[in-house]
Amino acid sequence: MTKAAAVKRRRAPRQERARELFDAVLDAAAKELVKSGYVHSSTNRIAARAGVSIGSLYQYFEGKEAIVAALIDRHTTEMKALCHTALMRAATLPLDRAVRETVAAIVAAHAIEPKLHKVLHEQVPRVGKLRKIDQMHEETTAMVHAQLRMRPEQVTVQDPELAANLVVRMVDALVHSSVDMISEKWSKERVIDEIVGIVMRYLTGN
Amino acid sequence: MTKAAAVKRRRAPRQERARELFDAVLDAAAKELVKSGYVHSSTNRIAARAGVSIGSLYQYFEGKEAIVAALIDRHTTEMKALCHTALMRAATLPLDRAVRETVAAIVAAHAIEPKLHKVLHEQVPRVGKLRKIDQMHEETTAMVHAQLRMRPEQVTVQDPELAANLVVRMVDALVHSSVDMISEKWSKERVIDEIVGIVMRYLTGN
DNA sequence: GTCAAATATGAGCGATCGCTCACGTCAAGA
DNA sequence: TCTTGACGTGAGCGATCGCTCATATTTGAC
Repeated sequence: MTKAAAVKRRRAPRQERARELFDAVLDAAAKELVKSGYVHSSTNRIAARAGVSIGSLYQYFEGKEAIVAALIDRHTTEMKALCHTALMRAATLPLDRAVRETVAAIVAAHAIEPKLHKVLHEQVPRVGKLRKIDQMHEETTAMVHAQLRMRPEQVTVQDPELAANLVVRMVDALVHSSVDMISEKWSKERVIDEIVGIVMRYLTGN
Repeated sequence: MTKAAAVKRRRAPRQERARELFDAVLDAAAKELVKSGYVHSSTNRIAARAGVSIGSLYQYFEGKEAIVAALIDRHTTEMKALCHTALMRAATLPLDRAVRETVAAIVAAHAIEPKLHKVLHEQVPRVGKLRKIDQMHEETTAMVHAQLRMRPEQVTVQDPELAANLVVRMVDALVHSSVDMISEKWSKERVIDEIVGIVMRYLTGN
């Protein structure tokens, strides 16, 4: 079933129709992944759903993993843009408002395509996109780190770099959790309030 | 490849040799999962690695998903025991020490079989073990909630139930992150210190 | 020792997989 | 208009999958 290694060079889309086909495959893969998960998706079905031949699919992708990797690239780029825009804007705000707006923006970003986000998130290790995600994490951490150092009178943590790491990972996790928690017992605003509270109390010390 | 639904009743191991076979399959599946991941594992290879016939495997398991589900059950039970023991012990300690000992215990528990833990963690949604994990999360949250209510003079959060939820999810996420962070730039003790600091500042307010 | 139930085996079936390749179609420069 | 290369097609190959079933072996109650 599985080839030892995908070696053959794939074509890069040059004409418009080729780019459309490329995107159609990605869109179909996204739907297929959300519907059936990674394991039960297949290149044959993805091609069928995209309305293209299986041969065409293989002209642009090396296989299922490559498709998912490309999908993660696209999705990650979009999420990164949203989060970093929020972070940039936050730089000019008072600390408490900065944290709140950023958290709210991240929550909003995760509410766009939550199911796709979840499936892709699970597949990151398998398709060799750990570096890409780690890199984005590092960029985000660096931005947070810079902002922390820019507000020494309020941010009293001992090690801003460690704090930046922990805050980024913590907010990421809590936002993912919030998808479950919201609409269950607590409102979106209430949960965001609390996350902001956690971060603020940590950053501004006792 | 995939049957519509696994219907046939499976045998439950009654004799000792059957229980040994059952465990051998689980152990082999754990190794196979760590080595190849879920997708590239197969029942045939798991049976071969376990040194049992494929037919025997199918007498006790409905298929790959059922094996992984059983493995998650076993692993979850072990982790739960470790964490809950730590939580019980913590009840008699001062708050700061209680938090520290608990976090340290959870970090230690995650250091036992980190790769297996990671793979299983990723497969929880697919094999229908969400309820089991959620249930464990709820139990843990309930225990934390109880302990928070038991220390009203120190724990100043508005909503102890919401706080318990967030703390449990947050600590879980940070411990998982700590696997990457430790041995990179910060020591285990340093990271634990910081996690404890986050939790303490949140719980005891400004 | 006898025998029924429990346990163990593995060849192999049918399904599906990933993927190729020989071949047709389209677009654009000459 | 002709030519060339990019683009698109889908039947089908070889591999592997999940899983069954006819058969053999072991166990334990009697």
